[in-house]
Amino acid sequence: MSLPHPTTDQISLPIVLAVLGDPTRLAIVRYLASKEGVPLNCSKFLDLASKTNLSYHLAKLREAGVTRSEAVGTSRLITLRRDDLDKRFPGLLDSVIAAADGDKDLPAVGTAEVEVSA
Amino acid sequence: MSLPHPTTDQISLPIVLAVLGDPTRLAIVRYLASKEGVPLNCSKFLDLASKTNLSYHLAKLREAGVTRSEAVGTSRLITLRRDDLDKRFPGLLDSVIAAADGDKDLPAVGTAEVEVSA
DNA sequence: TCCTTAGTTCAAAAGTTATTGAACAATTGG
DNA sequence: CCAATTGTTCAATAACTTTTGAACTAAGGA
Repeated sequence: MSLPHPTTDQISLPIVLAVLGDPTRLAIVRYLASKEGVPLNCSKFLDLASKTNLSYHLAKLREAGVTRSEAVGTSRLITLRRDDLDKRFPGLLDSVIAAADGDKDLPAVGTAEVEVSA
Repeated sequence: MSLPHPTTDQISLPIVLAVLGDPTRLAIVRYLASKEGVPLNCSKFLDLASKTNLSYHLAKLREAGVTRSEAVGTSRLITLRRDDLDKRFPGLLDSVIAAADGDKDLPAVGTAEVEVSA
């Protein structure tokens, strides 16, 4: 690990809720949950927002304790802190993700045109 | 009913999360949940914020679909929309309230000095 | 070494939310 | 009717959050 993360018991409920109460961040969390175990780098989320703006949202998620960011080379590997969140707020993440999966109005990763490779 | 409320399927996940991501509103919801079935009026929450500010927060909760406000005489009877929320986002409210109950840093109704009646 | 890739930082601008006090409306009890 | 109670609305301000672009750092490959 490299960047500042709260410990499990420092994770605050209102902060987590406020951080999840943003469509872009909810889409990030939802995608991370759908790829659980696979660490993703920021570029995976570029169809949600600009690089600079993603940096901002990913920092918010990390500072709230929702995600973990590990610096590896020039990348950041991002994972959901599922175990910590489940320990601290049992059932919360599952119900949020289930609700997000059923929300047609939420932005989603992989919805834009992609893969027009040479 | 009297004031504008969203229908069950108009309730939006990011809006509900953002609305619950405020300590004052979380305290209101927590207290409503603890008194479920008993309609409360705004004055019950006066130790959380000023009258004007409560009016603002209670309107936010109502507009998000978290609470129902019914005008009765000069009062507003406020209730949690538990059935609607459970239908729309199963498990969410329960996990939020359980987490809020375990949060020592959250403001709470009935924590200030009271009941010095004549 | 130089270039590219990946992401951060900074400052500014834009937008949103929270808080306040004063004035208002509606109901109810005397 | 009058006064008190309950809560709303309005405008102002304060305080945050989001978004942006330009400049930057750090690692890795040619």
